[in-house]
Amino acid sequence: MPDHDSTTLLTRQTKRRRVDIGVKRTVGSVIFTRARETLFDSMNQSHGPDQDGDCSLVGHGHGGTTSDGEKSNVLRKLLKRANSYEDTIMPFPGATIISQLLKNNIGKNGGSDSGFQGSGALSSGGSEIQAEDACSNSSRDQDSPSDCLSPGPPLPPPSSSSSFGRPPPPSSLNSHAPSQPLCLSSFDLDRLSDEHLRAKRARVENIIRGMSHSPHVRPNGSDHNQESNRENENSSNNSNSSNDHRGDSSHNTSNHNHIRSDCPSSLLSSPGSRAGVVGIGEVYRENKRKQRLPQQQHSFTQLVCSRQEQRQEERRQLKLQLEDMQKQLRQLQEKFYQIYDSETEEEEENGESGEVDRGGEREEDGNLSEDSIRSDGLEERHRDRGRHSHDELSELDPGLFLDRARALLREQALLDGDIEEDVDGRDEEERNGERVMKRRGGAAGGRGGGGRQLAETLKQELNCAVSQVVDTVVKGFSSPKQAVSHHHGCHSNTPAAPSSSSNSSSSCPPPFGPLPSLTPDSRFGSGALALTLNGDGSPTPNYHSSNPRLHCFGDVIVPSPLDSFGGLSSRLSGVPTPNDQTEALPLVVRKSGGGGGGENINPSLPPPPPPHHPSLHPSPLTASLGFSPPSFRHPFPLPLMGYPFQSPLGSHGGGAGYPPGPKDHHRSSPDSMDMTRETVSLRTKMAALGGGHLSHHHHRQSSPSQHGPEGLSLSLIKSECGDLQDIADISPYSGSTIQEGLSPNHLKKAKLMFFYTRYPSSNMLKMYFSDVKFNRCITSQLIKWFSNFREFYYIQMEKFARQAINEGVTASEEMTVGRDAELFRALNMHYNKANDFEVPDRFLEVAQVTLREFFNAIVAGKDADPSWKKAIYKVICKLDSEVPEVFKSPNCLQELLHD
DNA sequence: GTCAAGCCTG
DNA sequence: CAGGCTTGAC
Repeated sequence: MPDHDSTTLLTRQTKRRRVDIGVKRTVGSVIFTRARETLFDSMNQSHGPDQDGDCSLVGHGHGGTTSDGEKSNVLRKLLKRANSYEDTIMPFPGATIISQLLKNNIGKNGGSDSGFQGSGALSSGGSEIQAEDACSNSSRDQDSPSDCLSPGPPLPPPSSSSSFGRPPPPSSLNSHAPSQPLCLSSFDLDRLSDEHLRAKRARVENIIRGMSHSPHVRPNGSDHNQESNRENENSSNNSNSSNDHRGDSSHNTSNHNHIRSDCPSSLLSSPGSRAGVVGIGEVYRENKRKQRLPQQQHSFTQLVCSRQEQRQEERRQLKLQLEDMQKQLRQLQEKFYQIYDSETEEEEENGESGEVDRGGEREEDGNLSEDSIRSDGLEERHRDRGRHSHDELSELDPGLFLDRARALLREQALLDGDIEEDVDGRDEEERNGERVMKRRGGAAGGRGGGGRQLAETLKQELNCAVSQVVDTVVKGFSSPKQAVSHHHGCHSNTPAAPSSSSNSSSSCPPPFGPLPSLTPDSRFGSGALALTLNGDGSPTPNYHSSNPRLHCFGDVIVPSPLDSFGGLSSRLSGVPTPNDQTEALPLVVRKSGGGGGGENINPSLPPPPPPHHPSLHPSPLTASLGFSPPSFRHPFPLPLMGYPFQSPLGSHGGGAGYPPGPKDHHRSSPDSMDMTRETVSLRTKMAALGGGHLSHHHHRQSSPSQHGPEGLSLSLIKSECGDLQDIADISPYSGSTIQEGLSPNHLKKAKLMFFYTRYPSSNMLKMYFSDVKFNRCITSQLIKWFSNFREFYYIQMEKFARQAINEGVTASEEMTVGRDAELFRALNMHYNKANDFEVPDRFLEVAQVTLREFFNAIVAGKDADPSWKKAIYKVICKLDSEVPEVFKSPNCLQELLHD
């Protein structure tokens, strides 16, 4: 860990510096990568020592805004009960789940858990990050920066100067918790150190502000991570470096140690502890400290470095703390279940058996929760309530458990009637009905509980039925292996197939003997998860809410339902044309009139040939085009597949009526090399954006191994940066003929098109690359291609013009460009390497004009002007001619090259 | 602020 | 050929 820490620290500092100078792109991506990693780590509940801060941060970062808000409310209630931390939390509405949970647990259990000695470190980590977020970034939109600007003020009750996680010494802190020495002390220590740290943080922040007034010190939110960590260290360092108080701190720390050694065995022992008892002396010390600390500002880097070891220590404690907390939670959960089971035993059995299946499927959502647990079937009802899977810790809160248990019981009573009606209302699946009847006769072997059992059974059946319907619909769109995306939780809960559901129902009632045997984690973790999952497969508002961040970050491109629907609906309401203009038309130099160069200003050139076709109607070929094999096509992005209503498009099944051209077959070998580069760049971007979740991106398009290099496209990545609209734009009805990426053949085609047009408009590109799903990135890439073509073209022109001048040519008229000209050969080599395309004469003419323009300009000495070429560009851009209709065909290469 | 062109670089 | 960057138009 030490190494990792130091390195990350260094990198963080480096990044910070870079951020400060405004180089934010790389920084952003890198930081994001890290943040994302931590996100998944935290989701997986791995308590690596170095993740504590990150976990908190991540939680705050994404879920923090919305979901945490809700939870905070709930938590606040709990806290009120505990009558302890309310004031602490209030200033930071987005308090991290972990820290709150810790506090809650401690408060609820009376701080009986001795394993929480380290909680001070943990919670301080969380709240510190909160404080950091709230304070450090003035440019960020935080509620009340004032809270943080002033070094000490908003800090709730004065706190002791406990320095969490610091090595031993003797103690003086446990004075406030005599009866519950250890646990309460730890609790208080937690809180106190939290506040203390916050005070320090505020001071540090204040100083930072004073030092650098740069408002954009932290250009992007991802920076929180480093920032908070860094400052965390700084604050810690400050406290440490204050020698005057070392005595106090050491006392406190020793107390910590003492607690740790004694407590662990007392899990769940004493329930009634209250927080907030702070000795006056400690208050005094704290205040004293506050006054002095601001003077200790040193170089941050020094502080950071010197603080490494203590951080490690803290982390160790954090880890221990977390483990203990887990233990405690398990016990609480078991307790809860004992209570709950006694009341709802029968339902429990039924519900759980149903959940087992779901749990199994849920396990596919690796990133949602490592625990696939069963949860009471009734919890499905809670899924609409904005619960979030990766915040499952909050679900583990004992208070919540109890509350929810009551709620469940209440709802249970209602369920009996409701479900009956629901089932009756649905005649969609007769098999289900049969099964239900069976179940009624068999499993629900009658008595008062039988009603509930029946209700559960019915509910499960209903779920199965709906799931089946959804699946059948979805399967129509999804390629077999892509049908299920592991990333978004949508699919998870719906049984993949009737068979599975029937299995589940058949095995429903019995499987799980009551709970105690199960680890609470498994029971409740899934409960939390289940809340995010949609039992009946229908979209719910909180469908993706479990990870709001997914909306913007590349690793998981999960458009929110609204996004998806918006895009989809707009598409559906629009004209189903692959050429749909989904974006603003780029400014393009040429062909403003859509005509082909009638306004040729160069007298030496004949007007370009008239267009062979009206440029603006969709090509009839668009429906049957494409460069890539059918399997490559995907009607719409996977995230959309979870939604049943997308079925209208039915069965493209793999692109029937979409015969891959001969070119497609042999393309994979020769041209695949060309794509290597693109692939590489794509991967680079992906790595930067999404860390280790490359595969999911590929899923969206297709797996490269399966479909060849064409499946990869830079544009894909680019679009992932937040162009959800583009994702949504992938039209379901497009007949599976549109691909998202540009292939080597597209490049080849573009080169050939350059013989006709040097300045194609984006409209034109869309027309002629109708087999490509155009989005901003694709358009940019195509434009860039032509830009590069032009670049080469003009370079050659200038080169040959100068060469001619050097050779003594005096008049531009002496220069001609024929097919045997060196200039032409160079150009042809570049744009038509295989020379399998007959370059139009018009191009020769244009090349000749260009060459002469350059020649004249150079001779006239215009090249002294840095922008002397622009005049030439202006001339040349008017010489574009219409691109033959054949180029509109996706298979034009075959037609052109094999003629 | 966005977009595209153009230039430079790798 | 693509990425970064600047510039200019809108």
